[in-house]
Amino acid sequence: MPRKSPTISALDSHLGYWLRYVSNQVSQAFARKVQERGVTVAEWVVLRELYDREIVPSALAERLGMTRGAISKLADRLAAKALLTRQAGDGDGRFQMLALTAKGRALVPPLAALADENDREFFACLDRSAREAIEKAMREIVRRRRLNSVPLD
Amino acid sequence: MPRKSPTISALDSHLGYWLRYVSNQVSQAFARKVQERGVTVAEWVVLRELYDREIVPSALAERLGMTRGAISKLADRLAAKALLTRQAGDGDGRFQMLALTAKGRALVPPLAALADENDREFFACLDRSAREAIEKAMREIVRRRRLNSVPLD
DNA sequence: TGCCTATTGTTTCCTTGTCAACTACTTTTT
DNA sequence: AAAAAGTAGTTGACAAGGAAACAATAGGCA
Repeated sequence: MPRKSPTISALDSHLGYWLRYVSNQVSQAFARKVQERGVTVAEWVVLRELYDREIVPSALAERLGMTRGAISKLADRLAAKALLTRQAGDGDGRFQMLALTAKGRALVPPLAALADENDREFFACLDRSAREAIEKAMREIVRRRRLNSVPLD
Repeated sequence: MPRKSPTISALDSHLGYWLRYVSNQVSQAFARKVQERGVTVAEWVVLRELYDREIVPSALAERLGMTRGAISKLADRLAAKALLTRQAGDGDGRFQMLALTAKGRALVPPLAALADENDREFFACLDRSAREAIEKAMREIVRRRRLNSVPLD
């Protein structure tokens, strides 16, 4: 006769659960929006990152919290779409530099507009102070995470 | 000579970006924790959901924001680990009832403790009011989402 | 009753990520 | 200088989810 114990915490008592659920919804909705432009969410992130500055794959992996393998394949796909180029060697032959093509660069502004729209669609129901509080909290978590993870290396 | 335009919004100006980033970190950390108990994050969610009440796959898919196909395969994996059973037919032969085995049920309390620990690890740096504000915001977004999606069906 | 439609769960194909092994190159050590 | 160790990027095996087609069952309606 199974009986619910009050000591077992509920799924929705964890912020991690809420973040995962909402984040999935937001990302899926955004994925549908950018799909007609021929890119995925991960690809948009890379394009936007490369819009401001060229960057080396491993640094990009670090920034985005992905593995080098994932970045390598992402770069493959973006290169196959002619949105990005790999320029090898700036002295050290191991490194390569990722840079947008003109086509990739031209794609960023409309994608940014879609990102704005998607964010508005989901978060406009919150007032400004709530949105700022969430962003501040997320930044704080990332900051703490960095502090805790560096010594472990 | 590419020049940054001020009209292109930054990645980190979108709450969706922060949620996705932090959510991935939280989930990956939790995945490592539950890995030694032989389950994944998605499997934990199903186990916890079934701890309180038996449920039909399609209802579970709806609750968790996943497809029926994904739930079907998840149930396969959990059944292969003898953590869950499928009992067919309660009158309507199309439905099946998912229920935990004793082994599955026994797994929930320690997993819940790991979930608590993981949540604390990430969110303890926020004060109570900030955590409550985030949860409230997430609930509000989900509520709005439900309202907006129902009429479209 | 018999056909048509809707729904449930399953399956197949595709995508995309991690992990770990591998190659190539650089730096350090001896 | 030669060997060892470390680092960057790639690749292959595997895991897991979405989309869409499918089979089985139920219900509506002539």
